Amino acid sequence: MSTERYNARTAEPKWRGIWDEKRIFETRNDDPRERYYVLEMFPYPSGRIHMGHVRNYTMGDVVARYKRAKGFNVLHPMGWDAFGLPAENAAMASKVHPKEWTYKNIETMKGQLKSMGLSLDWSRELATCDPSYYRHQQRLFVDFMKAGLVERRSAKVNWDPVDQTVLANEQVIDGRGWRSGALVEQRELTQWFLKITSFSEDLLTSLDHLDRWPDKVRLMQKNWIGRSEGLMLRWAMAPNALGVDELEIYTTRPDTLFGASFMAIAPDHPLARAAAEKDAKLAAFCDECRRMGTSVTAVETAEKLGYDTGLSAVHPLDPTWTVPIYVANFILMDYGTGAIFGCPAHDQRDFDFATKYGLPIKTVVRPRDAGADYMVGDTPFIDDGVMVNSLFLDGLSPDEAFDAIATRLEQTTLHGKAAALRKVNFRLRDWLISRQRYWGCPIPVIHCEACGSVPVPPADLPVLLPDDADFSKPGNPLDRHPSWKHVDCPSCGKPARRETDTMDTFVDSSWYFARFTDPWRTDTPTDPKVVDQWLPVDQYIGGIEHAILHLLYSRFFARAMKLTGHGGVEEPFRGLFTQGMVVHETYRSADGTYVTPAEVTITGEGEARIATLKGSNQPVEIGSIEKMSKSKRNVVDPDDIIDTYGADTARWFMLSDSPPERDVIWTEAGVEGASRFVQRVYRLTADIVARSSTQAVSHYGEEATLLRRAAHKALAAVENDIERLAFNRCVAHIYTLANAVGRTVEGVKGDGAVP
RNA sequence: GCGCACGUGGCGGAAUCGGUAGACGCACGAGACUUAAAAUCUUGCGCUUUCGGGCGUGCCGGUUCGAGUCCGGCCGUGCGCACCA
Repeated sequence: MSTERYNARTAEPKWRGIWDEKRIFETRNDDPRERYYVLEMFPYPSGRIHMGHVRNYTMGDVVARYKRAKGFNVLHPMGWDAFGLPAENAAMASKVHPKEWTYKNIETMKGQLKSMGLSLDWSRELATCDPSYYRHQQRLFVDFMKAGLVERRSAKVNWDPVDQTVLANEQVIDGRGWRSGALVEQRELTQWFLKITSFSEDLLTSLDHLDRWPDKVRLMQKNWIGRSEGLMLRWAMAPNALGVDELEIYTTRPDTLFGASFMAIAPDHPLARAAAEKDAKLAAFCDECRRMGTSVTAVETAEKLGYDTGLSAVHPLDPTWTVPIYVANFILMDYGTGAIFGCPAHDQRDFDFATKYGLPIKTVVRPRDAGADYMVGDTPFIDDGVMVNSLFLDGLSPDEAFDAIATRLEQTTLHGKAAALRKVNFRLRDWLISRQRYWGCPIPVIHCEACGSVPVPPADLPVLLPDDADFSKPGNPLDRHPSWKHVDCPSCGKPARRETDTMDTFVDSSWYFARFTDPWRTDTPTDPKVVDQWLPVDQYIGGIEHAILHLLYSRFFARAMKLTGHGGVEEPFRGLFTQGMVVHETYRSADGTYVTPAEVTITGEGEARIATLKGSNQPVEIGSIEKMSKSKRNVVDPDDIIDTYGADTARWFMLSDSPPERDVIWTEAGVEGASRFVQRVYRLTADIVARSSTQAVSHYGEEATLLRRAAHKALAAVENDIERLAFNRCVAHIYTLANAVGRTVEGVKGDGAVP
C-alpha cells in the first residue's frame, strides 16, 4: 500500500504547462476528422468566477474531452460577454474606465479558468467589447438594415429608472428590470428595433425539430411567441358626429359573436383619441389610464375600468342590433387592433366588466351535460360545449362554429369589402435594442436632416467608442460628449448627428458562437463556409435563465444572418442543456448582517448543528439554502477550493450526486468526500503500477478476469451516461469500479500472489 | 388564475422499456491498525418483527400476472406566464 499522497499543487500546474506547450487543445478548421462543437455560455467578466461557472465549464469540459477521446475534431472555445452596465456603474462609483475595469477582470478570470484545467482553445478567445469583434457586429447591423430587419420607430417602451435606459420585453420580469430590479415605467420613445417578429411563425414551428432541447425551454419559447388564430372583423359604426364609419377588432372567439354585449377599445386607440377631443371627461379618463399604465405592476393589479363613449357599433350579422363602445383600461393598443368585442358569458374579463357596468350577459355556449335551459350564473363558462341562442350555429361545437361563422363573415361585405379576414396573431414583439448607455456596441447610423437615418458605410466601420467619456453624472455619456456625435452625413456630406444609443448586450451574445468558427477574420464577420462546417453547436450548456432571452435572440440572429449571407444555418444550437444552480446555506450574525461560509465554524450534526463566528463564540443563525450570491454572501470562492484541494477535486464534486439539471448544494463535507476519492484513485493506481512492475501478475488469472469485467462494465455504463449528460451516474459507475479494483488489490495483498 | 415539472431512507440521489425498490456517495454505528489521534482498511445501516415474515416510493382509487414507473382525483413544493381578446 502506497502512503504517498497525490499533490495537486504540483501535478496540476505541471500538466497544464505541458498542455499549453503542446497546444493540444487548439482546433484546426482544416482537420479532416468529423467535427464536434461544444460550447458553454460565455461569462460576463464581473470580477471573479463563481461556482456556477465551475459547474458549467466542468460539464462542457467532460463532453469536450470525451468527444476528443472518441476521435472527433472538437471545437471548445471561450470568450467574454464583455459589454454591460456593471462596468459603467463601476466607472461611476470608483472612477475606473469601463474598458480598464473589464480587461482587468478578464485577466483575473482567465487565470481562474486556466487553473481549472479546462480543455479550451484559447487561441480563439474573443471579447465582445473589442473593436475587432464589435466592428463586425456593426456590419451585421448595417446588413440587417438593408434587408429590412431593422426599424426605428416611436413606441411605448419599458424604461428602467435606475439603470436609466430602456429594456426589451424579455428583460422585464414581474414588472421590474432584470438587472436593477427597479419598477419599470412605460414611456413613448423613438427607438431601434430588430424585427424578430418577421420570423414568428418559423421560430415557433422550428421548435418541434429541436428534439435535443429540454421540453421546458421549448414550451417557454412557445408560450412567449404566443401564436393565436383568430379573425379580423370590421363592425359598422352607428352614425356619429366623428364621421367614423367602422371599427376593426381582433377575436379568437368569433363563435361567441351572438353573445356580444359591448365593444372595448384601448385608451390610445385612434377612435378613443378622436372621441376624447369632443369629450373632456373621456380625455381625463384616458389620461388617467395612461398614468396608471406607467408601472407594469399597477396594470396587473388595477381594477377594470371603462368609459361609455356614447358611440355604438352594429352587429355584423344583425343590422337591428347595436352594442355600446367603451374605452377600457385593460385593452392593449399593441395587440391585435387595440379593440375587442366583449362576450361576458364566456370570458372572465368581459364578465367582470359587464357585471360592473350592468351590461347584458347572454349565454351562447352550454356545457355538454347541461340542459337546454342552461344559463351562465356567477362565473362565465369558458370550456368546450354546445352552441345555443346563436341561429345557424346552434348545436355545433365552438370549434365548428368558429369555422362556420368565419366563412359566413368572409362572405359578408361591409363598405364593399369582406367584413372579416382570418388572421394569425403573435404575442411576440419586436426586439428593442437601443440602450442609452456608453459601454455597448455603438449603433452605426448617422441622422441627417435631408437623408434621414443613414447606415455608416462598411468602409467606415468600426464606429469606435470614444475613450474620453464623462461618467461623473447619470445619463448617456455618448450623448453629452462634446464632439463624438457631430459628423458629416455619409450620403450628402452635410453636418449630421451620430446615433448615440448603443446596442443591447444580448446582441453581442447572439452570434459569438458563429464568430468562434473563424475569429481571425478581418474583412467580414464570418466565412459562411466555415460557419456551416461547425454550426449548429452540437452541445450548448448554460443556465435556464436564458430560456427565452439569449436563446430566442440567437435563433433570430441565425435566421437573419442566413438572410444576409453570413451563414446558412437557421438553428444555432442542436443540443441544449440547462444546468442547475449552485446553492449554499446562508448565515447571519447577531446584528442581522450576512456572513460568508469562510467566516463560520459549524459544530454538531443534523438538528443540533450550531454555527459560530470563526475565532469567537458569537452565535450565527443558519438560514435557508439559496443560490450563491454576493448579496447573501453565501459564496465559496473557487480559488480557495482549487488551492486547497486541486481542480480535480472541485470538478469531481461538482459532477457528483446531484443530477446536472438540478440545483447542487455545496457542502464542505461533500468536497472532503471528493478529495478522499481523488487520493484513493491515486493510491490504487500506484499500487497497481508497483505490483505490475515487481510481480508477474498473470493476465489470465481469476483476478485479471474479474477486473477486466468490472472495467468493461464501467466503461460501457459511463459512455452511455456521458452521452445523456448524466454525470452524477458516471461518477457512481466509477466509484463502483474503484470498489472492485480496491477489493481485488486488497484481496491479493495478503500473500502477494495471484490466487 | 393559466401552463409545466417534481414528491423515493437521516441527507444527495439510483432504478434507461411496467419486472429483485434504495445502486453510488454523504452522515452515522461497530471493528482493525495506532501510545493516541488523523488518515486508511473491514463491516453494518428503509421501517418493523414472535426472526417465519409483515410493511414501505406524498394521499385516495384504477389498469395489470406484476406499478416508484401507466391512468383518474386530491395534497404539497418548485418554475414559467399572467389583462394577449
